[in-house]
Amino acid sequence: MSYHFNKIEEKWQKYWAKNQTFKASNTSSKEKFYVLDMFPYPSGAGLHVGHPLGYIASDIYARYKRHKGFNVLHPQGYDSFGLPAEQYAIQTGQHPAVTTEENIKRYREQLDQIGFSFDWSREVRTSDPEYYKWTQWIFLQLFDSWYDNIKDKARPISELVEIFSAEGNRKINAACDEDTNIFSAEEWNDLSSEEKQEQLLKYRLTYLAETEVNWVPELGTVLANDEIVNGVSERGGYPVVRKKMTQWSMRISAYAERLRADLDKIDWSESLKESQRNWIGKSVGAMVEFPILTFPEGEGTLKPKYMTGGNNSKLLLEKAIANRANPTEAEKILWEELKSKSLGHKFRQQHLIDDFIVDFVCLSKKLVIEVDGGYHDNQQEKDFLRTQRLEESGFRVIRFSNEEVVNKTQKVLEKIKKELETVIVPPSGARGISVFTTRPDTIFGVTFMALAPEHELVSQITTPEQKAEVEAYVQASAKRSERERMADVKSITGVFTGAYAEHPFTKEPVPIWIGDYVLAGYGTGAVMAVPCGDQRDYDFAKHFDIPIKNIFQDVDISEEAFTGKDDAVITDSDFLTGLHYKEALPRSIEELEKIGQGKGKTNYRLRDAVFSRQRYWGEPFPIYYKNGQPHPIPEECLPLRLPEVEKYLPTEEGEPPLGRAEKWHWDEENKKVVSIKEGVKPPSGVWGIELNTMPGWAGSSWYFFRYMDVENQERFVSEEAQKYWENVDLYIGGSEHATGHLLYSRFWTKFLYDRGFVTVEEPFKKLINQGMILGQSAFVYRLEGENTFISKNLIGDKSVQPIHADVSLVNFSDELDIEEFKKWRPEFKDAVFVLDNNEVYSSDTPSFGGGRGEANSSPSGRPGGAFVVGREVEKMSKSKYNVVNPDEICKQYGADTLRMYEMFLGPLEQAKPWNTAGITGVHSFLKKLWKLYHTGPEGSFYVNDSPPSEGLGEALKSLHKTIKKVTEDIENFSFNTSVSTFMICVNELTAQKCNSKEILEPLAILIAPYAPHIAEELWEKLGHAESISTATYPVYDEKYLVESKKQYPVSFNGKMRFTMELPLDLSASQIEEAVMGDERTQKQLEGRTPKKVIIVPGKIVNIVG
RNA sequence: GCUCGAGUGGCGGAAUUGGUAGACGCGCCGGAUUCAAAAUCCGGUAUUUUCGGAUGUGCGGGUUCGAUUCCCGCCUCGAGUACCA
Repeated sequence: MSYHFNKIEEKWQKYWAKNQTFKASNTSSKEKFYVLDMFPYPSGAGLHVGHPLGYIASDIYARYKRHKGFNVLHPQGYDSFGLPAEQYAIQTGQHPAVTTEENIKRYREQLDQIGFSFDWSREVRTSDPEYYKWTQWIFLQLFDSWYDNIKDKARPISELVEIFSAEGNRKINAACDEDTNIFSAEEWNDLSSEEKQEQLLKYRLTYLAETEVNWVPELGTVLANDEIVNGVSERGGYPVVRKKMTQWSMRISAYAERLRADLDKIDWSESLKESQRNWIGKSVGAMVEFPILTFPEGEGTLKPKYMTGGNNSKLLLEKAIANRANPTEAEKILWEELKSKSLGHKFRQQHLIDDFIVDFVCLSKKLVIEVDGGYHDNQQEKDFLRTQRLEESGFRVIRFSNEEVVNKTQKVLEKIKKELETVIVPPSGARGISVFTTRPDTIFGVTFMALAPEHELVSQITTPEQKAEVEAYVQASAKRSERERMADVKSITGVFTGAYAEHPFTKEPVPIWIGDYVLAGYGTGAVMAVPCGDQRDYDFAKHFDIPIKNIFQDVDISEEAFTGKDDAVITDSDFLTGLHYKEALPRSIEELEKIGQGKGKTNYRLRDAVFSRQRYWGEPFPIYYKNGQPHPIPEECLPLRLPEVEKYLPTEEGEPPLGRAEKWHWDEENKKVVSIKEGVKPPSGVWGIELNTMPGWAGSSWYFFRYMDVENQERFVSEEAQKYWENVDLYIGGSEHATGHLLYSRFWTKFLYDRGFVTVEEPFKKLINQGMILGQSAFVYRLEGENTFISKNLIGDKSVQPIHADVSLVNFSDELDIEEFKKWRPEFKDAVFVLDNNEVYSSDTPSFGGGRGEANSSPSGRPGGAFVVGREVEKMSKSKYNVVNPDEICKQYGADTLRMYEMFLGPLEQAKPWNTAGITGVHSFLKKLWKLYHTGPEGSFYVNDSPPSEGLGEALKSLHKTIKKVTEDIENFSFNTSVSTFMICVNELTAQKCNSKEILEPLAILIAPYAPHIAEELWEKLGHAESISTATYPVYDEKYLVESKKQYPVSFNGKMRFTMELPLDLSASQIEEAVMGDERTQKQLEGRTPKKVIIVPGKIVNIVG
């Protein structure tokens, strides 16, 4: 009986489905193990042989773990929201749900054919309302949370509200918008509920913000940074432009440090961790504040002065002077104290800042002290406004009442003193330029400042003389797309603003330039340029003839900047002179803090993630807008189902496709979606629902939790189920998700952990990236300008045009089936083909041709030569006609062969080319395996049931060697080598004519994870009623491998010359005696006496002569 | 540019607490079987050679009795990232 793989595979696939063999239980006394694949997006193209590679590896591991007694969760599902289905819908009007359903069906058929041990009862689809209900729910939890930097975790927004109403936000250290103001409890409590919402939105972990986004006009949507590749969209390759839009964002930046630090806790490949680290981009340095100097017209002298706004400054100044002469009692007392410098800082009284006269100010510390009952208006809201404006200008404001000052003077002074000690670097405001630098130690090398063209200060500081030039430059660089800017890294452009900043230490003026080498999106969008220590600054300075100051000791910078740190000694830098980088760095920060113009700071490259997409086929946001403010749709109303639309394009007004949905308003009172006809004003209490949808990564950022408890109606996953399955033990998938899915999933998991919804901080304990399987494209060569094709070996130095030929038209010997090729490309039906023996084949040649790429095709039986194609390894893709379909392979060789061959190709993590020709080796191995169990008459099944271990020495050795190696291989994910091991084992057992059940039964289990169908069939024939997946994995026993002899390699000066069989129990000296006594040794030595003989018993003998 | 990874027969690849380089498979060559082919089975297959041997894991050095494996310096290829201050 021969090996009918098709019949066997169909039989067992049905059996597994019917018996739910791989259904995992959430209540088991067994230890759990969770093996997960990255779920596929069901595209219309179906699977090619590259797709299942990771699935096969994880399936082998899952099956192995079941044999090892684990309760294994091995689910599969579909990431079924996405752009291609929507694009197809736009073109055809076909509802994305329909095409998605069709594609899923096809995927499922293809997956089923390969014999995976998935628990399909737990299937998830991200586009299923029962699933995205919980995606929306998680969104609402994010909306309902803020990030506390002190406790370093996300907390409910209600706790923030409590703090605000008790003590304002002064003491809060939270991840929030940059334009968040400081307010007191009174100020907070006086806000209207809408104003409160506005403030809270600045703290929520998902928030609305006007952001500069990557807009793709062709797709009519925005994309996240990780969806942009080389300045064009990852899908479709469309150009990307920058555009300001109000979008939902995820405050992932709050988690930057934890996402970075916790990489140390997980077992991922170093390269993947590295790309996440790079993406997060931590840099440690300092913020430095450079005050802006202006040069009042007509004045030649250098006179630093804070800019003042408004035309009434002269009037105000007079008023201030008048005020000074008429202090209140409290002011008088306080001024006496402040004037004396007992606090160590200089204060001014009745000082003009912008349009305000403040009571007292310490300019160097940027601290304003206000005393109630002064000459300014005393209304509370005006105070609030004043505070706000002053804070915008970088000042801190503290207030005291008259009574406090008069009666508790010491307490007031203490408070002022404390306030002076705290260092606050003001945000980049009208007063100065904040820069971030990793090298504050080089601050004395600053010779200019550079701002990004988009920097908000540009228009404010530019002098009239420079205005035209600056504006032209800003406009020109705004026009340049991201791609152009990237492509054009080399050319140096910039323009001088005419303005100067003041060096924090030397107090010298530093010219302020604009240059597009400074990125608006990183740091503060401004840099302190140190040409001697930074190559870009150096190039810029050289190009514009800006002086370069060298502050490095004994370093030549005439050719390029000195960017080294380790051997940098600072010179010519005041208090830093003579210090090494390591000492200079902390010292410089210390000094900056002392003068209140700098502060140590860690910066991250990771930006908040834009979460809105102007698409139809995605999760709707559970948000409606009431008076312009976003409000959550109540949890109990979820899911908020995607409405029907007529067209999937944006509306004429440029609104997302959901703008076309008639039924897309929220009735607040009745808590339901209601229909409002276009152009009709909604009645009161009915509000518009968010028109954007969520991005593709929303649903995939938490699906691994849903598998644990897929039917749960009450929660996204029950506490018990999550506690039992914890997180994914083994995750296998492509490395292309390094900075997208894998980062977002970690972010959401940490968030869910913070809020107590799950018990784990990381989603994936171990992660393996499978390498890409590449295609072997086939090329035919057409003579330039002629309709003649020539066989590859005739090319020589002829000029030819290579044309892709479909790989299915080529046989294993790289010969093309010419007739089929002509059918496939009718435009070549009259072409002439010159074969490798120079014979000419044209349409009137009697019928012949190469094979059809089938294993049993024959190149003979036809006249003359063959037409040979060229081969090249390329990415497998439809457009290159090099796609190999797994269905075909399954049909022709079987799923077990496909599974083993994919593993046999090479190391899992490595990219490797697919070559169908090689599959015969694995296929004939399975045939040999089958034969091993079918040694009865006419190939019938036969195993010998004789008493254990009788005369099985060699067979037991083969078996246990295999157990040992294969077990190690699976644990190390070295699946390719275990296939070799099986081949060796079967070859040995065949040679031994082994047909003992004692050997063949465990062998079937060993092979079951790799080739489950044939293993099940053999298992059944061996007399078992239950699936082989319930069988216990064989245990390796050392005793069968104990050897008594060893073929010792005998080396001379490290080169192996011959081997010698010696008993293993010999001592080193006995071995030496035996080796020296051998005539081959004497021959090698040619009479010399060896200087030294190295003996490693059980390993080698090396004779040094 | 930076970061990570990799260079071994005609091809995919194997071997690293340093110890017989090229396992296993493909391909190729020869043989058996066959009218013939497919399938199957057996043998061979790194290079070179004066048949003793010599050489050989990208290149050049080093450590060692011994290096594909460890160290230093290069070269090439692949992946990721990119004016990150």
